[in-house]
Amino acid sequence: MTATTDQDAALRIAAGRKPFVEPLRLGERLKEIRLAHQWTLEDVSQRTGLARSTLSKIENDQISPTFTAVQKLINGLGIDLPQLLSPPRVQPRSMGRRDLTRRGEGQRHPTPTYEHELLSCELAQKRMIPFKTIVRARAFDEFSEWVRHDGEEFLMVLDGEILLYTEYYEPLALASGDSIYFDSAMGHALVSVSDADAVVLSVCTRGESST
Amino acid sequence: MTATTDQDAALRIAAGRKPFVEPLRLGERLKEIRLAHQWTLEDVSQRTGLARSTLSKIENDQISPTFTAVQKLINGLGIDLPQLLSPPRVQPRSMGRRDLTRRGEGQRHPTPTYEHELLSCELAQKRMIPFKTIVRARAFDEFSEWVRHDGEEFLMVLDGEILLYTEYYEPLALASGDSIYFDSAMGHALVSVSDADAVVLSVCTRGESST
DNA sequence: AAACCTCGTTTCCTATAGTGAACAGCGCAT
DNA sequence: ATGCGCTGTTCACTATAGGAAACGAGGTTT
Repeated sequence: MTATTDQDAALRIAAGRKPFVEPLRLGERLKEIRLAHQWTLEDVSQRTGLARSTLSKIENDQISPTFTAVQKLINGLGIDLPQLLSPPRVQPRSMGRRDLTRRGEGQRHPTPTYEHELLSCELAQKRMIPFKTIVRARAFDEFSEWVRHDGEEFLMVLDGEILLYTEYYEPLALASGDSIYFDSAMGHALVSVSDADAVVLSVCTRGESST
Repeated sequence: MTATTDQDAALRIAAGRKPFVEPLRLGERLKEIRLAHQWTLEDVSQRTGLARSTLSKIENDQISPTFTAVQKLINGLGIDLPQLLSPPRVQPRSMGRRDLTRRGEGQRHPTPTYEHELLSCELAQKRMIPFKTIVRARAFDEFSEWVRHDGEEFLMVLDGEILLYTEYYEPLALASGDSIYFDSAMGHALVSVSDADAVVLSVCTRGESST
């Protein structure tokens, strides 16, 4: 209950986190998009209202654009932000791909309440997002708000026992081996109730963008 | 300046693009998150490395943060960018469905080589098909032909050890906790190699081109 | 080959984002 | 009350992003 405890825990987690966002080759990505459309800097300038020089500097990582600048970009280029940030690796070929993840070798992605391990992150352009999660949260009020995202989610408890809070239902106890499928636009949150932190496997659908 | 803006607008309209993107109340959103966690500006400052004053101004929309600042925010707060940008996100359509399956209570569906247990079969119209499988096969030649279906498949070994045969790759040994994601149009087949029959959890995508 | 073009980069200069310090407001303990 | 600690805001200054114009490298025309 004491906010300090939660705060301290969260701080520790935050401090130990790796910088998983930092590369963010925004300039590189912008250049890719521009060249893919065969646009010149002047074209993009006209579309976005940003100066040629500014665009050049952004592409060469000489400056870090303002958020308003980013908005002008996504506006003028007719793309959305995830598209601007998403890794460039595109593979139109959708036959025979595969992506192995050995136990514990996924890409870790900690948050104060969960410790995610993304499971097949080598593969872009996939329609499901699988990840294993250690549920660190112990009480519902550790969540500032509902977790919520488009699409559907399948979840199986691998270890321990959890309580699944959902926006429209009573909390549901799930033990090892139990599974559930739900619309993930409905707010949801997990807390561990077993002695050890529970481990769950989740698979989310990826929203198909309409462009 | 206004000339460029008008020109830009005209270009966008001519190109058939949507008008402006949402106002993007980033400051408001940040304040929501901060207060929801019961953090003070100082707390957030420590987490993100940004000055109190800067955070205050961002919250009150007095400045437009630099992209590096946004990165520090999402890093320090342990959230990702979509979460920072999409505050309200109300339910668009079918949502709130859920389908619970207790351990061992799925719909069984035996074959000579596999013993499937369909996991969330109450729910129609879902985009993923999850099922648990006991791999009875012990040798590859027990399969008359490749298993093959449209879409993609995610698979995690829950128990035992298997060999995954695929059309275009060498057989792959997978032990408990290992997982793999692959295009399921590529022929595939599982055999148990552990003493006990292995158990795997699979999730397949459902074909999207159905009318 | 010189005189354009057009593209991307670079050079100023200004506008503004980011910072530390000072400030005012509030609760709490002497 | 007075003082202390902590909050969020505002000020003054520095750092840096954004814009207009100059530059320099290729290409095309004469």
